[in-house]
Amino acid sequence: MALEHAILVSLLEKPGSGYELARRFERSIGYFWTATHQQIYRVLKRMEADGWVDVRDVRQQSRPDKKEYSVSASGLSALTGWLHEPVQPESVRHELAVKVRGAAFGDPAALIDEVERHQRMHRDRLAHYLAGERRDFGGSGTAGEPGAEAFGPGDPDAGRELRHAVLRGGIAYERMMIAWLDDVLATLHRLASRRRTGPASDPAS
Amino acid sequence: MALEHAILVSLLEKPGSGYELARRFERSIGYFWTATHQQIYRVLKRMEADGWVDVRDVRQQSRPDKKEYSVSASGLSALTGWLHEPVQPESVRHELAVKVRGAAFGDPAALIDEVERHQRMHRDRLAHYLAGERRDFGGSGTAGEPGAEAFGPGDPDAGRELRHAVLRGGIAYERMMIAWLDDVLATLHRLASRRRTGPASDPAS
DNA sequence: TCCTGATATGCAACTTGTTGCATAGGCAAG
DNA sequence: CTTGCCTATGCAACAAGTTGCATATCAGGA
Repeated sequence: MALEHAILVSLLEKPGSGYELARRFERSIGYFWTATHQQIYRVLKRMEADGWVDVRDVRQQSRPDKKEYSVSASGLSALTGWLHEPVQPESVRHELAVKVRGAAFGDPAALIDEVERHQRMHRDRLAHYLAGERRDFGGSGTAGEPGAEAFGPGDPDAGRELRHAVLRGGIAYERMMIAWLDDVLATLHRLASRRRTGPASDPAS
Repeated sequence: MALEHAILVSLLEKPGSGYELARRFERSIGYFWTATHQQIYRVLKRMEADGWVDVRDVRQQSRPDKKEYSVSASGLSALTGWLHEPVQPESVRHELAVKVRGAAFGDPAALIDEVERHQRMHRDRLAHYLAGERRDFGGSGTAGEPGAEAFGPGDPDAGRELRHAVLRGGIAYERMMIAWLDDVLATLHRLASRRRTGPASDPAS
């Protein structure tokens, strides 16, 4: 399992409660690893039982109390150990690709709206990434950046640079998807117009 | 669930047994949707109970008998219905990205081998895709292509073009990953050398 | 004859992930 | 003062996916 490790990374970057973790999983971390709050609370319990994290009750005014989790020494060694283990060929799940192939047995034109919807989503996410990049890594020098306060061992800039590298990956991924969905849309439009004019005629090619 | 629908698409492209499906999920379909044979057998049972597929016992010589599954009318309508439903924002699971971020809390150099191993895998897969593209879609005209025999409704070329569009997506994805992993490797090497010379000195920038 | 390997199907136990619901404190608007 | 919203935590039931094992046919080689 890697949810434990994703939580360890997030808590090392900054300690927080299950609720805060759940919100991070809707934003930064969630762009390459998703989890619901139920999952997070359950896994945090297990991690606490395993001694990977320490808990601290925090009284708050104007909002309910919370439990703040932070990574213990044994949690850190679990993470560094995991870094040395090979990851298996990560299982892919591209539902839209299944649909595109399935469109051959239905109406290809019916998929156009859906593909456009996905493309809009990827455009939005790309814009969000680029804004984050400008904010956190833009310009020159080491400007203030959230989530970089609580670094433990190693180069304090390493976290910053590695987060930037991951973000560049997200940006590259969104750009690739937007371009591919353009390609898919062109194919669907071509098939739709060919269907209207009759399956035998294909004046373009 | 989408495994049912991935199986429907595969069986519509060509009827086959659970075992044959399992092998397809290690190859073509498996590149955007993974499943083990246990999962496939279990889901085929359910699909049979739901009347989505028809079964036929096939006697074979020089190998054990098999059950050949094919999509029923109700299975086809289930697929076309699914095509109209919106897919939700597909959950992402990029374990390597978690590791890259986690490398800030361990030794960044330790990840280099792992990243190179992944990059080799992506290079191999890209080569495999490109070979498949040349074989099935290369040159001009409509050359013979496996898996395109049993098309039902619609343009018989639609399946071919849509499979090509999905394959182009796979190619774009692998190229993007290879380039990004180059980027990650450069970052890791930079951090590793900075670490050797001391965290304070950074002669390059 | 026994062993290996490919084909072929499947069960059982377990881990993960999802969905729906429940609870509770405090704030602000109506 | 009730209703809705955000914070905060959690259970229970279910669905999906993984791991390990079991079985059987048939071919070819040791």
